Amino acid sequence: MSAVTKTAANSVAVILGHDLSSIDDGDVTWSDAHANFLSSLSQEEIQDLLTCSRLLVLKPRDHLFRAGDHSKDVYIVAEGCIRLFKVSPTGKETILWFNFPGELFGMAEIWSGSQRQVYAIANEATRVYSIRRQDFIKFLGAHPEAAMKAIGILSARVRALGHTLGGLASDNVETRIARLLMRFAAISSATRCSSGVNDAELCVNVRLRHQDIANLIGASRQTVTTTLLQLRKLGAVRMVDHHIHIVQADHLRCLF
Amino acid sequence: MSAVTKTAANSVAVILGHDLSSIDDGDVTWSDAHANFLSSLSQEEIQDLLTCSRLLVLKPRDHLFRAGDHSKDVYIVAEGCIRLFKVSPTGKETILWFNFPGELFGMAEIWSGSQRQVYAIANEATRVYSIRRQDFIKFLGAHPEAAMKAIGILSARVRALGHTLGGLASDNVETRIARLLMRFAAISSATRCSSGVNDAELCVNVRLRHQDIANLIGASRQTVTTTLLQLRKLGAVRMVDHHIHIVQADHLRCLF
DNA sequence: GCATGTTTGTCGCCTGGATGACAATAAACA
DNA sequence: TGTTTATTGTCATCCAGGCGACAAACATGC
Repeated sequence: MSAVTKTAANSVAVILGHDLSSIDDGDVTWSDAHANFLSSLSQEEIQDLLTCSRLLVLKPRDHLFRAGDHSKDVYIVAEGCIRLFKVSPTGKETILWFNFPGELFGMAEIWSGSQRQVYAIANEATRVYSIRRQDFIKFLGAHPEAAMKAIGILSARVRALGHTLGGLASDNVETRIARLLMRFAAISSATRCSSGVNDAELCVNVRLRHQDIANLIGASRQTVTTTLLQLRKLGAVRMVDHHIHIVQADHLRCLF
Repeated sequence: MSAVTKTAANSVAVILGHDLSSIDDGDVTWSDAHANFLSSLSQEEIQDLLTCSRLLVLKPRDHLFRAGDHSKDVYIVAEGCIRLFKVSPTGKETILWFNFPGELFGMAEIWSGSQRQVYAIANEATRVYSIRRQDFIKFLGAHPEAAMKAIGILSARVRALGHTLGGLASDNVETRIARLLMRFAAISSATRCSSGVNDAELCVNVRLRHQDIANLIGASRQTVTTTLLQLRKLGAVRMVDHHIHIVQADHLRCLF
């Protein structure tokens, strides 16, 4: 891993805990699927937690860990974005989710002490706080409130994964894309789109290549390209810079 | 809900905490995906937890809760089996998992205070301990060890769901069935098959209709029937009573 | 014992979407 | 500025698996 390491004790101020306003996608509130761990903690808790952390600086495409690794840390994104994905024996990549600033991840593996099941790589220039398993467990023990929040995070993830699973099993590609876009629009709604043209439209403020979307919804790149093009022709979405804007949220929603 | 309610304070003895021996399915230990919460607790913890629980008695197909409900309890299976599933707008059912004795479930929804996202119904005659949200949170606060275990359970579930998701996105039906059977063989390995014919073969000691398998792996019933038949012709599996025995685990594993 | 409901086994048809192959851009780099 | 490498757009081909429709085999209740 080509990450630079610094101590992070005093860089609490760096964290931009973006509170997520929730967007209802019909029957499910998605915001909590990416519940922001760090910003839900008190100042003291943050201080306590980050004091024993190291700050890792990652360039785009740097690996944080790979499936099979025995790394026993949990991570919190300080800045940037981490992609978590699986790779099938045939090399097909399935993205489980993206982690944005303030989000806690890597928790799932540290309990069983087993190997990591997924890959984590920086989707862009990214900085993450790395906290050793032991320190994290100690922290949770000392801060029951925080432990409850960790449970909440995991719960949200269970719900989100369940939802994705249901969608993958029953919906067609168009619907899955629609759901995905609404979901990302919800979680990136806090970071206002710089080219804030129309306030009525939702901004999917993440750089997603068609291949990423394909890996996220379990489809082929070509199908994503085609489907997205249809959606654009219909005027449901449009491209701004290199990200997607949802022009007619209703149109997407009615695909659900 | 047609469940009978009794107080459960003194029925601790009923619980058969079956310790699961782990079966390695190649690179993943599956047993922890159904980690047994109750049997991982100490006697005092069990006592504390169940004292504030109610025992619900369910007949096969009784609903414990439905998507949209506001029930705010967590549950622990005492006996029998609870099926957790989603239903798509088109009526397609996707089974997330089965809960066996000792397992804790229903945790995911109680934090956000939102509606239940899934359906929970008794797969057979089943008894579950029902614990109110407040009591459960209080319990976790008072027993940090137990809170850690709850985190472990959720972590395992996140891993399992991620695995399923990856499989659904990349594997064909045959492979998904193979994976599923190995997984169920692992979790039901504790309850020895009564008709314990051959010790070399693994027993999937759960009553699964083809429709169930289909809903579990996101396929159609017909395809499951056909695929299972192939597997039988090949001698990889066979039917005993009404459940499946894995004759050649290697054969299934090499489909992964 | 009969009737009704459930689960399994089998077909043929049909389509959503995977796959491979390229051309056309757009971005990165030297 | 020219060269290389990502990314997007398009098409023709092919097939795994969904779907409807039955028949046979079990169950279950009356």
